[in-house]
Amino acid sequence: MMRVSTKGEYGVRVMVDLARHHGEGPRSLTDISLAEQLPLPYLEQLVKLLRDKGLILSTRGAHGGYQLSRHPKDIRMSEVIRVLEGPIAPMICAPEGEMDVVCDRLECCSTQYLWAKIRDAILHTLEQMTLAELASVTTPERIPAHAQVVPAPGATAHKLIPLAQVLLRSSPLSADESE
Amino acid sequence: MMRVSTKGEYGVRVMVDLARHHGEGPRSLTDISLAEQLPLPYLEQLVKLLRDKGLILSTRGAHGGYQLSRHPKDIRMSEVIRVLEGPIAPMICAPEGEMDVVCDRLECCSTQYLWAKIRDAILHTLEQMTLAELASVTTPERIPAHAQVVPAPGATAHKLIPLAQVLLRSSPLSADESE
DNA sequence: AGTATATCCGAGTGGAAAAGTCGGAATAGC
DNA sequence: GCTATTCCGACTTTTCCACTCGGATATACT
Repeated sequence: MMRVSTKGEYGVRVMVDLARHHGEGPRSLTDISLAEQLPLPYLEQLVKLLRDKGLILSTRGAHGGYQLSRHPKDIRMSEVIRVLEGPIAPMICAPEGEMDVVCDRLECCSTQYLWAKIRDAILHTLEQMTLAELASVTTPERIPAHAQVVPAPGATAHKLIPLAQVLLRSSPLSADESE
Repeated sequence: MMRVSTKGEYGVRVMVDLARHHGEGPRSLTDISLAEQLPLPYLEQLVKLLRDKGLILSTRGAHGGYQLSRHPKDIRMSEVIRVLEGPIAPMICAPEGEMDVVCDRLECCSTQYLWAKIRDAILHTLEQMTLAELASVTTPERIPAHAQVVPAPGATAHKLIPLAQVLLRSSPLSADESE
């Protein structure tokens, strides 16, 4: 549930990549797509979003590329996600910001309380975290040693991985998923 | 972003409805679909999920229907959402529960930290709230008076509303949505 | 017994959005 | 001029959501 789209995933990864290479001048999408194993033409789309909203700067021509417009410390993850995935609202009933003409059902308003809470929780989390913070995290406590799976070598090496795609439905994870 | 599907929305509304009529014996789907203005055949599907996981009990035959298997106070919203929308994981990289064989990319793990945080935030919110609590909320502080929009009368009266559908894209809400 | 009211179940469908592709134009360094 | 790059719009493909449909089964009431 509540899944973040690949736009969000890839976009964040691009931003983290840029944060790590901050101050080194423009970094090309080709480099990024190689480093992150993501399809370049698709990245072009995402990056446009980030640039249009002023999160990154572009340099055209040879040796061109992208770089963060601000220091990673000054970029909140809420901004990033909002640019990539649109306003943070788990449900139409609980939009970010103003509560406008949205909900014509009174009943809806009861459950609306729930969505609002969820939205606030997400928002708070994203508001707290900066890009710098995220970029600095190398081995978060969440990842136990045994999770360091060694993939079938070569399987992921020479081909661009449609990452989320592949993993999404095969997921043999929580026993919860008996669906 | 992070949108809850109609399964989640409708399902929660059904549960709230049932909570409000708790102790009155079985309540038929026809009644619920009328009260909540939701398509009955679709509800049948959702309700199956809730029943299979033991959240509600069914009584077949005439005067049959559904009722909560436990007191609303003893039903956490996390359970409800999990049943309806699957495990609470904003991203494959951050599944609920164990961190199993999931992520074959090391880079992914940096951003994974973010998804994990978000998941935890959502989870905490849902874990805290009980169905009873949600059902008791009538006019949450979130809803200002001017939000009490009077819809074009009759427009929503005689026809089952494809609610989310209609509202999802027309949303004239946050100025953020200049996309 | 028969009928009306329910749940139950699996399959099927239409449409929309997500995910990614493609071709080419503009720009800048060499 | 050649090459590396951003830039842009349109196009395709796939997937999944939201919902329908037809019928089977079960129970209450008359």
